Amino acid sequence: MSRATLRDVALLAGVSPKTVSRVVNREPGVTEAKVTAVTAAIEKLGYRPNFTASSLRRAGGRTATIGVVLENVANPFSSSLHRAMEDVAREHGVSILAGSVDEDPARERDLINIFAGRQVDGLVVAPASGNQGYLTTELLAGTPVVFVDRPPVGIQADTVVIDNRAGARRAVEHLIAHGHHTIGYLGDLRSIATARDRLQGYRDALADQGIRPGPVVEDVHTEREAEQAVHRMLAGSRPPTALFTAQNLVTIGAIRALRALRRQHAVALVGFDDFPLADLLEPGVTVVAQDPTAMGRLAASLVFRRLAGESGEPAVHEIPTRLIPRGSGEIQNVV
Amino acid sequence: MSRATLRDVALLAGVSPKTVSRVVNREPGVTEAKVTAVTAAIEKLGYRPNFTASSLRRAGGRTATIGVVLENVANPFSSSLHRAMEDVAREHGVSILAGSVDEDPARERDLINIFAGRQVDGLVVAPASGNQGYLTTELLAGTPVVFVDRPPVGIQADTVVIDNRAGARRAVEHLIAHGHHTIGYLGDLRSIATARDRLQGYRDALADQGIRPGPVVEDVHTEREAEQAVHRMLAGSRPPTALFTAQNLVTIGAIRALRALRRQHAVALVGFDDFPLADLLEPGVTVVAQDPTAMGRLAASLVFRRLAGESGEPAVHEIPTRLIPRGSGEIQNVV
DNA sequence: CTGAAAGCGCTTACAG
DNA sequence: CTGAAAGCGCTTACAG
Repeated sequence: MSRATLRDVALLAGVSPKTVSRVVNREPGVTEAKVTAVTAAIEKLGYRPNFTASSLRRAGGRTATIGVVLENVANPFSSSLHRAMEDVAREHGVSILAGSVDEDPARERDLINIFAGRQVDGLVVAPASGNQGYLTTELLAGTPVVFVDRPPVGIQADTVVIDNRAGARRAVEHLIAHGHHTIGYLGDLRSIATARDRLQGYRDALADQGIRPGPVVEDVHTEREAEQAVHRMLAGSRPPTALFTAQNLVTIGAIRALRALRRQHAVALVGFDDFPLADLLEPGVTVVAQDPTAMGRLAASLVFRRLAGESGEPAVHEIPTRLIPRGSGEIQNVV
Repeated sequence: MSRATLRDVALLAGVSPKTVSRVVNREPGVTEAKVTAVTAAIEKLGYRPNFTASSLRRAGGRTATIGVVLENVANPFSSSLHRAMEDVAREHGVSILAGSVDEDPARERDLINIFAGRQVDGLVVAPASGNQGYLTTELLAGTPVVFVDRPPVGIQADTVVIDNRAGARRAVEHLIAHGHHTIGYLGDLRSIATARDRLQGYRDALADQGIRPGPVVEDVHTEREAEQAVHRMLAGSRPPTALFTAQNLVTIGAIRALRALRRQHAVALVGFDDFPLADLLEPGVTVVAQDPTAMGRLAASLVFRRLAGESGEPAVHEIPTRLIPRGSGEIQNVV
């Protein structure tokens, strides 16, 4: 009923536990007769080695598991990161423990404690807001920690981010180039570093051209809030002719609002973050795209490089963004 | 440098390992003075209990981890399942090891072996095609296994599926009700059980009304293939006035083809599986929607019920589908 | 080529 | 209230 152990196999095969261990780990130098006997016993008992127990004793004590802390495993950005890391991990024979933080710093800390308690060999963390200084313990204990999507606060570690400020600037320059002078900004929670950077990029682009900032709404976190914010913005005293929506869900909410007002072909829009089917909407949605696959692969690779013994100062890696024109961002301002 | 152990804490606090264990596990009956000393030592050394080691010895030997084998953690359906299971698991203090199979039976088996080797307390598997009989070992060893999305082959176990045949039938009846008599079918690999069921539902609906089946194309697995198949179908000798696309990516590929031909407002379409932004396309895409959140929650719950000792025969649970009219499925056939 | 002893970090089952 | 001994399932470090 209960699971067979290495000892059970040894007893049945009439050999010592150590010999079973040799067969299981394909160590050379075991008589063919014993290999056969052990193999038969393993088969008969349905024996599966307890990897957890072996890693407890094995030199190095690696568990061949890394912990991945994401915003939400179900959102397209997080899940693309996740998949990219899985592919890299798999090349190294490593499994992934994943969890969702939902922007909750306490949850982030809980997850990391849980993963650390399970002796993960490394961690990749897309941090919520707040401070990640508590991870110093891990780093000192030699567990590689890599941050992805957002830089950590209160700790120095390898980090993979995009250049949010430059990407946002690029988006707004694109709108300016199409004749817009009143460009509205809608962005995520100001507690999020990337949201602050994107707002800064928006301001940079306008300041550069001596253009006065348009209406700015921060702390927009859901589709619904974005929709309402756009309704208010367009009904306001200085309605923008173009919008820069600094996050995925915000972009979609804004599109819903423009649709409801039948202004989707009149008000230009560039969104930050690509999303599925953006090209199938009418107009197609112009975005500044991140490359979550590249980010995930690099983040996981950095963990493995550190595990392979690479030393040196932690570095911040910036993955470039790409502006993808699809229609909505190329709507000209008619004066 | 290296991680402190329970023994290190005991030494520093001047107590026995057992006492440290008591404090860590909040067992009652330890002098306050010793609790203080141990707590201080834990703090000083940055000690974190090795949960893996404790589960090795602990009665029951549970690892508070379940393994989740999905088609692809990055696809919206899989990742919604994943998130729903995470939420249930979290209520039980359990973490999730997740992996992607990509329709590869060998990969499925590998993943399950890896998870079993890590002593997961239970498994949720969205099986690839092929046979899952090899899981009998797990079941016999007392590890709960629950299948989700697709029924297993070669083994009896708790299963959570939708009624694919009824859902497909519903979709096609909807098209018939809008006057269509030539309804094309495009479906996924015939090696996939759900794809076969959906084709059967399509046939049921037509047979019921004495309508001759329209053009049928199976083994369409990618967006690109779907796009090409629709082009061929509409250029064929018996062009359909409506399409039933039996899977997510197939639906999207079909929409691309209709767009390219400017027939999206002329040819009716109902898709199986909902997808993000389906309501924002023009026309909105009518779908038969599954409820991955309900499926994931139920699947995870079944694992925990078994872990809690629930016995009884394994059961197949069918989650109902829902037809969501959004425009594309309500295009009337003009005769 | 093979195995007996010790130990990974922790908990169980006792004894005091 | 506290701790010494044994053991979870495996591997290391030896010895033969």
